[in-house]
Parts: sequence; structure tokens; C-alpha cells
Amino acid sequence: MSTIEDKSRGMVSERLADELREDILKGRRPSGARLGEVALAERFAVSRGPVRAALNLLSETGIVTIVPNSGARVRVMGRADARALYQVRAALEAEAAGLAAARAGSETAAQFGKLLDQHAGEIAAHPEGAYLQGVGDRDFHMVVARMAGNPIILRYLSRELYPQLSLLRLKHRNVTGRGARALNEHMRIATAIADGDSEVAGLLMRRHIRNSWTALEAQLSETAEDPE
Amino acid sequence: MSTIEDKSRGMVSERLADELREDILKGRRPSGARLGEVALAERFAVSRGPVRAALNLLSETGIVTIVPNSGARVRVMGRADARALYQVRAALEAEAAGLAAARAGSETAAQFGKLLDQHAGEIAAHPEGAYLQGVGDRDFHMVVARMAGNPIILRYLSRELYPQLSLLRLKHRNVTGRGARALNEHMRIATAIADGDSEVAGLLMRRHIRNSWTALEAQLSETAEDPE
DNA sequence: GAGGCATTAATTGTCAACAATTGAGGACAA
DNA sequence: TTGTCCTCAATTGTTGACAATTAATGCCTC
Repeated sequence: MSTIEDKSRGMVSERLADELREDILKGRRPSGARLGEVALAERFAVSRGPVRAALNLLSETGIVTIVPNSGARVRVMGRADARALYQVRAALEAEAAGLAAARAGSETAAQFGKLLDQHAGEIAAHPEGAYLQGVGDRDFHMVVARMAGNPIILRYLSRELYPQLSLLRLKHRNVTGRGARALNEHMRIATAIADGDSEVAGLLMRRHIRNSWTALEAQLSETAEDPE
Repeated sequence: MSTIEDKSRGMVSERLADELREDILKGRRPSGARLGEVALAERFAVSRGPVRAALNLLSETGIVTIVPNSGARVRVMGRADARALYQVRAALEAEAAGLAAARAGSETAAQFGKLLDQHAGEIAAHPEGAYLQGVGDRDFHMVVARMAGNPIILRYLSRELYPQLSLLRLKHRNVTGRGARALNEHMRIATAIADGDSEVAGLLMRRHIRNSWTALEAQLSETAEDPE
């Protein structure tokens, strides 16, 4: 079917990276799968140059690991990786929440209200756990990250940590009905940000992510494959 | 002279990246300088393939900016970039200090003592400000980052934030005798870490970096080139 | 039969030529 | 003189062939 498909704007290597990222994050090409350059080049009807560039791009985001002279594979996320990920996430998102609070304006509360109402509707429609894994939860966190006004934080979160999170969640689909609790925590964070209370916003965000980690860790324990 | 020089192990692209990074961080190839692929390829007697790979590597670290179809340049760090950098640094290093404290053992205090004694000696030898810019200050922060045991934090700090810091400091050489004060702050942080006091360690580290930013910001104001 | 070593097929790293895009410079018209 | 358009040189993006490294296969020795 699709050789490289639709949008012909931009560099081939970036379109390739987009395709591959979607493949990986959608569950095709499972963790550990080889990503041979020749195979990919044939699959997308393109030479090996752009393929290499695309693989390098994806290795930056952390969803692909490249070992020199051996090749690229879809990253396998272990328990230690997940823990490290959530630690960094807690630090960066707490900072982001604090910065966002410091920059909050008079219209901030209304914006958050609209967004969270929408999320509440989605949760009501899908009562059991569709919230956390979809784009819903990330939306809130992305909004906060953008509000922080720090391009480095935004880049780390959107380009590296969140893709890795998606990869991590591929195997632990049902994030047991934490949706309602998460939404509640989001609302409290939003209030603190809108109030301009940096300290509380950062604290609540940190706690929120810690709770998220606790829930995920329990799941990791259930489906325990390997001790480490 | 040197074509690619000495160590012939490893990939050409990585050796190239090392050479270029050193060139940039040593002050040759000033901010904004073009990094044409053909020129670099001839300069290092190598083809354009590895040059492209090396430039991509350096753009990941943030000391080179690449605009598609236009080329690569040494990054120009503005005031906003510096502020964002120090914000992220504060968040990540505070987290690292806290994690390090949580993992501290009985030998930690002795290790820090040895390191900081050495730093004190260096400061005594070079009373005016050689401390902060050299490898000395970074050494302490690197030790803390390693102690944290979080590979993501370590990678961000060593591979991205610190190179950018070096680039930023290229134009503001003399970090007015903050050496002694910085060392004092380091000692207090080390004590907190060795005591296993995560909260205080994180707090002190955050304050330490905030102080560092204040000092740098003053210098940026003095040599104010552009309003932004 | 098991372990170690040379050989070989497969894959990645590098090269040099080709295609496409960009930005500058100049000519021309208003 | 100024603004616009066109042309062209320079640079990046892509391609396919060549070299080097790796990992597995089979053979030989113990």
C-alpha cells in the first residue's frame, strides 16, 4: 500500500520518522523488534540515507535504541527505565506547573475550566480508564508545559518523555479507573496555577505524578515478567 | 593540520562530533558561525555523510542549530535561552541532589570531603574566579548527578545542559570571585546529601543554582548587547 | 559430544555523484 | 530610485555502490 503516503511537504527523513513513530506507538513493531535499514528502505521505497536519519531522530526521543555496527531496535522499557522516567517527569512537570502559575493571567482559570469540563465529559462517556492513556491526560500536561514558557522543558516533555511514556503504556493498557481521581487532581492543580500559587502548583503536580507512578508500578508488579 | 587525528577507534561521525564540539567550546568557531558540510568534509578529509551525522549529534546537545535546506550554525545563546537553561538546571539538579541523598552511604561524606578539599586547593591557587568556569564546579555537579542513579537526568545534564552552559559562558569569562562562595555552598549541599536529607539537599542545590544564575544574569546585563 | 576457531553471509558505516531547494545578485519596469 | 521578478551559483537532501564490521555457521580438535 502506502509507499510514503500523503503529505509530500518536508524532508523525507522526517516523514519517515513520523511513520515509524506511529508504527511503534500504535503497537506494530513491538519492543525489541529489529529495525534493519535495508528492510525499512525497501518498505518505504527510499534509500538508506533518510532511513538512517529517521532512526537517529527516533533514538533521540528514546523509543529506539541504536547500537553501533549492530543496528536499531525498538526500545525495551524495563522497570528501572520507568522509574527513572517518572522521576524526571515529576521534577520537570512540577517546575513547569510552578512557572505556569507565575505566568498565569486573568483568563487562565476560564481556559482550564473549559478544558477540564471537556475531559470530564470524556470520562463520563468512557467510565473505565480511557482517560489516562489517550490524548486526554496528556492534553492537560501539555497545556501546563506550554504555559510554563520554557522551551527546553516543553521539548523534553513533548519530544522525549511523553513518547517514552506511550511506549511504556503499550503493554499496560487498562490504567484502572484512575481517570476520575486524576481529573480531580488536575482540577486542583489548575486552580493553584490560576491563583498564581507557584509553590502549591508545583507540589500538587509532583504529588499527582507520584500517584500516577504508584498506580503504574502496581501494574508493573502484576504483569511481572522479569525481576529487574 | 590534523586530518582526523589520533584515536582511530569508533565511528568517524563521533570523532568528528568530538572535534567540532571541542572547537566550538574552545571558542574557535564563534556563535553564529556557519558550519557548511562541504567545508567540514574537506577540513577533516572525510565525506559528507559522517559530517551530517556529526552535525545532527551536536544539534541534539543544543550547541548547533540546524535549519532544513539552509545549513548548520553554531548556536547563538540569548538571554531567554540562558534563563530557560538555568530553570531546567535548577529543577533537574535539585531532583538529583534529593535522589543522591536518598542513596547516600556511609562512605559518601569521605568522598565529598576529598573532592571538595581538592577544589579548595584549586581556588587557593587561582583566587579569582577560575573555579566556576573550569572543570572544577562541574565536577561536583557531575558527581551529584551520578550519585542520583538516574540515567535520564545524567544524560540531560552531561550531554545537553552542560555543553550549552559552556557555550553560554564563552563570552562571560570572569565569573567574579564567586568561587569561594560556590565552594561553601557545595560543602553544605554535600553535608546534606551525606546526611541522607533529601529535602534539604534539594533545597540547597536549587538555591545554589539560583545564586549562580543571579551572578550570571548580572554579567549578562553588563555586557548587554541586545534588549532580548 | 562439547568447545573453540576460522570462514562467510548479512548488516552497518562510508563514499562520491545526482537532484532539489535556497538565497543572492542583477536586470527591468514603474 | 525603488520594488519585483528572474536567473544562477552555492548548498543541502537523496541515491546507489563500495568498504568494514559483526554475528552466526560449520568445521576441526580435544
